[in-house]
Amino acid sequence: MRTHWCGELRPAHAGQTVSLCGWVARRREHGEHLAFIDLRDREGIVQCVVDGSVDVRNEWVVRVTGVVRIRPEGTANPDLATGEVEVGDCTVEVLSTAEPPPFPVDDRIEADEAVRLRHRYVDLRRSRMQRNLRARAVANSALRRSMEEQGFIEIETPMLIASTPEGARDFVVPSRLQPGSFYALPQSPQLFKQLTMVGGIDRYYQIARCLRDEDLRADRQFEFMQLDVEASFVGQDEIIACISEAIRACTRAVTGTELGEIPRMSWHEAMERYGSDKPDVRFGMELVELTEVFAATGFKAFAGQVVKGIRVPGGAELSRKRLDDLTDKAKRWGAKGLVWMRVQEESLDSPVAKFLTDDELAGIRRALEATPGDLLLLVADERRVVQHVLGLLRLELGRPPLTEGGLNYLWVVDFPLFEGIDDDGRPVPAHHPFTMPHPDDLDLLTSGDPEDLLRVRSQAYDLVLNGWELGSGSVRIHRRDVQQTIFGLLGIDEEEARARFGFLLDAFRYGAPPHAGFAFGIDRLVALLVGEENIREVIAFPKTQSGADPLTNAPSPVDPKVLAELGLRVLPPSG
RNA sequence: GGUCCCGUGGUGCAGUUUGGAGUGCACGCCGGCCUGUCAAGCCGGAGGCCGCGGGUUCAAAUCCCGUCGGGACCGCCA
Repeated sequence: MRTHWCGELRPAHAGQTVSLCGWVARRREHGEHLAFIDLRDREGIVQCVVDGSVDVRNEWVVRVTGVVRIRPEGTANPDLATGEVEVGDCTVEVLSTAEPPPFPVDDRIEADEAVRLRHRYVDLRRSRMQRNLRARAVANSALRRSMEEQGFIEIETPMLIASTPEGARDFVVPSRLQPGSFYALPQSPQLFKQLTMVGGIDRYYQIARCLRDEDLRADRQFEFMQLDVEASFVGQDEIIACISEAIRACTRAVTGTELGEIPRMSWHEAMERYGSDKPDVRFGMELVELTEVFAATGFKAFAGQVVKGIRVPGGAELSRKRLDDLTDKAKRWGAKGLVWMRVQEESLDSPVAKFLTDDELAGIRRALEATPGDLLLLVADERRVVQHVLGLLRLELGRPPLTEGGLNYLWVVDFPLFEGIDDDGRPVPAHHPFTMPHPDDLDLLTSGDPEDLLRVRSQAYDLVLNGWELGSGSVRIHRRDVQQTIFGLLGIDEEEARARFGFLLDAFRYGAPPHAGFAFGIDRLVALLVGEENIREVIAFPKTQSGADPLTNAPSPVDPKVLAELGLRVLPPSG
């Protein structure tokens, strides 16, 4: 039907008779003797000239046959890649008529996202989605090539697996052959990829679909894709090197940018300086330690607390209403309060200034390097709360648009093994329970002191890009004694361990190599590479924030017969 | 579970603060004119449950309550 793409025609094609297929992007009629049709396919738009009138409308699907020619002097269109040529003397064959689209197929006009999703097939014609989906294909291809060049073997793992109560909420699939029993959809291929290591694959990778039934966000969908990786006889540094290489290849393929070495930062440093384990290092406003300034303070709110602050350059202009709003937010995020100070030439304008000594006020100015016109924000509490709240305030007040500041990849390393102690006095794992502790910290595991437990570093590491967590990985425990120690600390007894992870523990009895792995989200990576702030823009058919698909109306009720066959009964809505 | 923003012809917006006739802009759509346009131009026309329900009021797009849908975020996401 077709000899060329619309978007590929150039002066070199002049003189050739071509047939093009596509959608009518626009038509310009000049009476019964002349009409222009801008024909669009996935490669671009080209102007077709009809010597006569032609009955087509926008978005009709047509086949056009004509002769490529250089446009007459002065009529080239520099806005089109094909703008130096046109297809002349065209005959037009209508392949499909079309109703007017529900929104313009033109990137210059924003359309409501709900409408775009309901008619996603129209939205996909727009150059934004065409560009994004093709960038995604390029990314997938580059990642596959990089992994294969590094000796990794692609293994597919099942979608219907056993539910494990760890981690996120599972999507669950009822079993017909065993009514009352359920499969889970994989949150990740974690356990299977470790089994491939026991299976001697040595280097596994997969572009894997992962499913987690948690609330959706701009950077989170129920279903998402990960580059999932595991390798044997390697440690943290080798995995980081492999993933860095894949990231470099992917970034190069999508953006043309050549990355250097990806810097590393310890989790501790990230928390202290940025108040986040996924720091956005594109801008300053770092958290500054002020605890010492108030070591002997008489101000009750600060006494005996960890105190940190951030400096918002020029922030003294913020209105009182805005400051109250920030205070409310700080409280919602867990702070007892928020102290703000407007920096003036000689003094600090603040509701609490009168409670502080001159030395303390001077100490704040000095530590935060305050200059007149700045706003200082201070939080006093236990360390985690201070970091968390100031970290969020920093993002709220300073975060640039995602398209600014380049690509700031960052490895965050030396995560703690445990992120806290729960109400039962049990340590809460920061990663999964197969994460290998740092070899230097093994003694701390068995000291019996809960404080020591919280100081245990793990061999877990995250990859962060411009404040988004791209992914995480760890060195896995392959030693039975260490695994038993960890299970013991977590309160998982022999029986429970067997019930939950028995097949993995069994496998480990038959010769488990030391192994380590990583996984990162491809949706997030591609979004950031193409400058989108929302992963829905790089997913062909995403779900809304309420988990619905406006195109297909999923989720939907099923026929009672289907339920009966599965041995299920739906309860009336509670309320 | 929570906080906040949005919902007005097919599309994008203004109007809502301070209630007074569905009032306006641009695009699209339909018809006509037009032989070099390119987001063509000119003339004419059609198109509205102001998301939905309730309340206040002489009077509601506008104020209040609820609800639905969309979005951002906190919690959650080992």
